[in-house]
Amino acid sequence: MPKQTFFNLPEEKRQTIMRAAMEEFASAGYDLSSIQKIIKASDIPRGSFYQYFENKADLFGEVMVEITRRKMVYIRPVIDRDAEYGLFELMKELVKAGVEFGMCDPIAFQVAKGLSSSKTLDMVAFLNEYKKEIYQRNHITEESIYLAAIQNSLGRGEIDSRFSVETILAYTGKIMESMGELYWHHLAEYHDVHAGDHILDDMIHILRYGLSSNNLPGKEAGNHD
Amino acid sequence: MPKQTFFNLPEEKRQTIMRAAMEEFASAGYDLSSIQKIIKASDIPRGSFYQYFENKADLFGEVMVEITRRKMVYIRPVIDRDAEYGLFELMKELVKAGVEFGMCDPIAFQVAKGLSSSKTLDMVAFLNEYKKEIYQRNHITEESIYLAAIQNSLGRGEIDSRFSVETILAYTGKIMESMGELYWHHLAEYHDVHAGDHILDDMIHILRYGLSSNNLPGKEAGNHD
DNA sequence: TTGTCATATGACAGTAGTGTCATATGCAAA
DNA sequence: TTTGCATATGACACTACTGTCATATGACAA
Repeated sequence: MPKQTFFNLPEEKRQTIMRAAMEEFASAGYDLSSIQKIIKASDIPRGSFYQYFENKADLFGEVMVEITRRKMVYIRPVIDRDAEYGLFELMKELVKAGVEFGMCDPIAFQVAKGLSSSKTLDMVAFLNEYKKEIYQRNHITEESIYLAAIQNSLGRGEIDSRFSVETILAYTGKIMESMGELYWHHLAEYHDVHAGDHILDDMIHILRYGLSSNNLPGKEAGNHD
Repeated sequence: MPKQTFFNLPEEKRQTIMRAAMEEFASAGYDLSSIQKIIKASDIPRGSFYQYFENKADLFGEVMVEITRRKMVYIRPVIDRDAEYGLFELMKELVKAGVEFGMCDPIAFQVAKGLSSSKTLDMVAFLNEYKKEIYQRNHITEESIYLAAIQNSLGRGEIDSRFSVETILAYTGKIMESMGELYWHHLAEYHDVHAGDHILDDMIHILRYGLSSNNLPGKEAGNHD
């Protein structure tokens, strides 16, 4: 956590520092970023930096808190309606929300994206600690987002009962990642906002039919409501 | 490419340097690794290092060549039989081969794993160049590995014709990655060589039925050979 | 023996960064 | 006006690194 001094700063100065920090983290990644660059870009003296922050990790933590705050603007509405969604719709909406975030706030998005790189021990430890805190602060857990939807879909018979909740939970995150990356890759390649839509549709299609293999029309009679 | 001097070195000395380099890259990752550490660990004077290599990237390139050589020992037999496999068997076998490699040669594996992190521009550029070269050297391309199997499976009607080869190709890599990571994660967690097997089975199951949705018994008659 | 060439060596200059500290500033209270 | 406190400042000492270069070594060829 930054020191109180930082929070006492006038809004504008705080913003300047945060912006400079985000740009540095976005372009260089955590490992290669330097405090030196950040203080030059935000034009604060070296001594002041240490008046505000313990060190680079401390600043980075605050940046991540800000980024999460921003991302939540896009994600929150989807999560709040998770009971209404089946798993597949939920996943689709979450990926879409993520992409929306990435397009509206590319610098913040870039920093978050860089996180999945950088597998230093320090960084892994930080991420674990950070995730716990973030989810707590937002009154959710990574699991809780999907849990309701999975049980929902299982209950409705959309998902074959051969799969355990645990198993599905394990895939969900990884597949979300893949979908996001593919979508993003398509976007970058074709410069078309909806270029990646069919990716989502196809992946969700595969998932839906793959997970429901038992319940397809014809395999079991009278299962279509 | 390292300088000729390096290749003129006695086998043993070359090995020592490569081992030290791999260990450094494995533990620190490319960005945070240092030449200094490597020359201390392999006990060669600083000047000699630059007699052998242009710089860190040069050494890293050679390390990657070595790692690929080692990994190929596990992958090659599978690739050579790709015409026999359907896409799903091929993927399964490739993931298994990858895991086998990771268990037999953890340091090399760790370096390769770290690669998918480190998204510096330099690193991305290097990877593209490197991949091209490696695949050339081994007379394959990333696509060619899966292409035959995909066409195979499409031809046999195992995959719904609604999906283009292009689309399937795009997923394949990402899904392979996810499977590998999940398998590996399970292995680490349960210390059981076959703990991840059901992950593979489940994911392949989902993929198989998801991709073949049109062709399931009952949807179209007389399609089972 | 002497010359030549490849290679070995480590001191060195230079760069980029970190965290600290003595001192300065400015405001508000006594 | 004086004192005290929070904050500001940048010089400084330190560390970790990189790439180069003048010089040393050793083997082989003339």
